[in-house]
Amino acid sequence: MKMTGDDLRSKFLAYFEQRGHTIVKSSLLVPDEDPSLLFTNAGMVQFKRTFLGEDKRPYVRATSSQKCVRAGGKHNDLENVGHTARHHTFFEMLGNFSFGDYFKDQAIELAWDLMTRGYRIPEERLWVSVYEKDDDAHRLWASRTGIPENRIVRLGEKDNFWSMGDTGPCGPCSEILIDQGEAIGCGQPECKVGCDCDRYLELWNLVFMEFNRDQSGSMTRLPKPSIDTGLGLERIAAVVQGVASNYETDLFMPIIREVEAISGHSLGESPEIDVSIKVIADHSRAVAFLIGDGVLPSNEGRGYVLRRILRRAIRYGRSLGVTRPFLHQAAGEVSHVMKLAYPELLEADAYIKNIIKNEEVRFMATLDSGLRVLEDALGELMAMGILEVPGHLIFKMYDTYGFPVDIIQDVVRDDGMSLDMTGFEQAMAQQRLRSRTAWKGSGDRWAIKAYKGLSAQGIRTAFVGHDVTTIDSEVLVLVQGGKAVEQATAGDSIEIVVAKTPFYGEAGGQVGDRGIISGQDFEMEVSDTVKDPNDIIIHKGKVLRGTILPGQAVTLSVDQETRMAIARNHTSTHILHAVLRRVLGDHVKQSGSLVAPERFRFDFTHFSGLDDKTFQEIEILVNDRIQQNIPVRIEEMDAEEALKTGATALFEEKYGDRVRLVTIEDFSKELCGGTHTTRTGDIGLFKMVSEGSVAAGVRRIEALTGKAALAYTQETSWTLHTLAQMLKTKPDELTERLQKVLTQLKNLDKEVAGLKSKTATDTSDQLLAAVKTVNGVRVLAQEVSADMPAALRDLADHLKAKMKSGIVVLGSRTPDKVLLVAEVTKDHLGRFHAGKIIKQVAAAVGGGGGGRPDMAQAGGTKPEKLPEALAGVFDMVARL
RNA sequence: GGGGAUGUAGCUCAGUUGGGAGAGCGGUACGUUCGCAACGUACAGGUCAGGGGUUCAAAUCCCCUCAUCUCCA
Repeated sequence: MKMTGDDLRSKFLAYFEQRGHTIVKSSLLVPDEDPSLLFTNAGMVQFKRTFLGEDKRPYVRATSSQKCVRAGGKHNDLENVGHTARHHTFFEMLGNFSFGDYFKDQAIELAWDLMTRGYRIPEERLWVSVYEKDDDAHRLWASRTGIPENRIVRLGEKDNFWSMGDTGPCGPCSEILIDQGEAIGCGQPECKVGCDCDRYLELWNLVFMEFNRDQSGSMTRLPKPSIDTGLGLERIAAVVQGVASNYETDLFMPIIREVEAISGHSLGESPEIDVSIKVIADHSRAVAFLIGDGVLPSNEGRGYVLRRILRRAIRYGRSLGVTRPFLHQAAGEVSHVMKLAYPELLEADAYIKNIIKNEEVRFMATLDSGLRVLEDALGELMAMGILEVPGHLIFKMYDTYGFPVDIIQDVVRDDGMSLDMTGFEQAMAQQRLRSRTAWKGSGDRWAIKAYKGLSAQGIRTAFVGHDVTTIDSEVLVLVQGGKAVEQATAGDSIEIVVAKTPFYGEAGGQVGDRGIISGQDFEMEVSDTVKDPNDIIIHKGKVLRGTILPGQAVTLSVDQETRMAIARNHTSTHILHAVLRRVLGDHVKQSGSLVAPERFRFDFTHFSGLDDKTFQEIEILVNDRIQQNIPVRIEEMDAEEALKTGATALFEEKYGDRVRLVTIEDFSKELCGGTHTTRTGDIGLFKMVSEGSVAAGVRRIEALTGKAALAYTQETSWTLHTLAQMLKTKPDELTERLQKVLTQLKNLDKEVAGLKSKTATDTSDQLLAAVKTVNGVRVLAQEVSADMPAALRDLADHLKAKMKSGIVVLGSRTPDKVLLVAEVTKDHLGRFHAGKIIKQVAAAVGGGGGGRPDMAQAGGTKPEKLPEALAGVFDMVARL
């Protein structure tokens, strides 16, 4: 029986656990606190700070199986996927790590032992590469493993020297490769280790971190060299299971079978079909895991990469002839394949499918609307007899409408047209250039040296705020303007770190505490409290009086009032979360929150707005729980243990090994480091203020509790009361009354409009008396009273109709402006032009205007000139 | 972070050089009909995304903001 992917993974972890390594859970695909990285793309990502010495962990040896995504950013394998046997957007990296503990010798021994005895890979097929200047490694491989020296190959910096970035830890590395035999690979006689082809396949990379490179590029030896290794699970599975490509392993085959069932095509039919099937299988995995880790399709950043992967898969689906949404189905299979190692994926199955399906439908819409634009443009080209689609058009379709080039190709093929791909590439190159030059790079928000120094010494601030709100401690560091300082005096804005504090540092959506820090002849007002990535709690505020020095004894007191308000809101989010899941369904997941003293915000995944009835139901259910006055139980326990209880853990939260489990009877169980009330009754009152959308598939509820909720209801009821008084009725009859008033108002409006038109008619009858005949043309030029251009126009329309034949020019004055309108009846259109007439009249009142031959409008700024201007109309007509 | 596009009735969208805010579908009422479908007639429904500016006059031109789509990084 061959080892399955699951076997290989658990065997790896067990092997290193038996040898003193702590098994560390895979971190999320979204690296927190690392803006330089789009996705977790290697096993060492979650240990980066540890390697840099900025973080200390309770163990010096670790092992993990890490989910990784490579798509977008520096390592971009996206376009290769499907065409090779090894490239994936999503993969798992097995690794063992030593933080200043064992080094090269043991790393080599362990890796070789697991490969040959654990995984039983024949020694004679294995090769090893080392960095050309790393004699140590060369010697160790030969002496500790017994591999013949002719199968140890020295390679240059490009292949076998590793670094984290331009600066920082780096060192030589060493790879274990397998010779897959002449049948696989390029077949060239000069083929050897280091060749780009697949014959010598890199399996396991061992990185020996032993130097630190500084800004100038010079390298110094690290005091405690470390080990970071990575073994791709899919590769080792292919080797152990004796198949030619990763896709043929048990990690992929069930997904491929599903794709075959969906499309009606099967692997091996033709190279093109193989590529399509493989791309879909690969992308299904990436998509399922990314969404499972909280990424949502969007038009920027991580969400955008996800969208691109999704759409690429959909396009390959179309090339297999599948035009209906299908990807969610393939992704569902991923959850089943991975259920042993990642049970949470199966739990989120419905949610993941829903998101994918949504996006599939959206993409269809994009294609449809793009197709219309494209066909219009193509029609124009054809009309001009042009048979090559210009590059700028292809670019525009792609850039503006997101219309894939290969689909343009499909559309055009039937018309016998070709594509100017050179022009397209040029346009793309220009766009890249523009973007690159505008890129400024991302800043590190926690760059302050003083804090890094503290964490490097393993110092953490002890948070004691769950038990007390006042405590004595001692000042560790004072920071002003981003630099550590030796003292601060009244008026200074400072940041302060102490050994232990009752102040809660902003985390998990809960805002930082406010309060007072005081000492002998010293007082400081804390306006905000934050936490750095290494759990150092930083108090920000202003010195009110006196002087403070590092080392000084201080008393820290959290403001009770705001702390209680925060607790009420935080406990409410947990109740709300549970109620939402009950009312709306299990697909509801928290996707962000803000817990402040004044109010709180709760974002969650859901696809439609809440109707009024549901809105009220939720409010009632939350208040029911509050009135039951249930105790809020908080226990501290191991993370593993807590997750076993089925507690809700959040996507974007980083949990330590010890976590706090917040339980409210049997209906809410969440991992949460925040501060809570002791009983639900402490919340008092819960009131939802609004519900709306923040992004596709994400809704937001804003709510109030306690005093704020009461104040809100008082205010609204007061408003109702006042309104009722104004309408001379009772609040509960307000709706009915207002309805009546509105109907009445509408009727009045109609009546007014009727009267106005009657008045206008009456006026117009009087005005008609002023008609003069000039050269046989009936001309009316009169000042009237109209406050709006539209009213003036209506009157002119009316007069024109009555006159049947002739010219009407009307003017009206407001204190600082003149309104003018001119109309010409149809029978005079050949001779007179309303626009031309109005221009001359308007000029006389200091304005301008224009319009159509039969109707024109104008205005001016000299009201006093209006009579004169109107009088001039008759002369003007006479001259024309 | 940079570029392109879009935002007009409940929905899908027209709107020409700046000069009467429209169509189709949907809705309501009435009519033809035993009834439905269908058709006919009428009506309702709009801060033209929001804010500023230019102009006598802005859905239309300019600037800013927001939202959505899309490409690049």
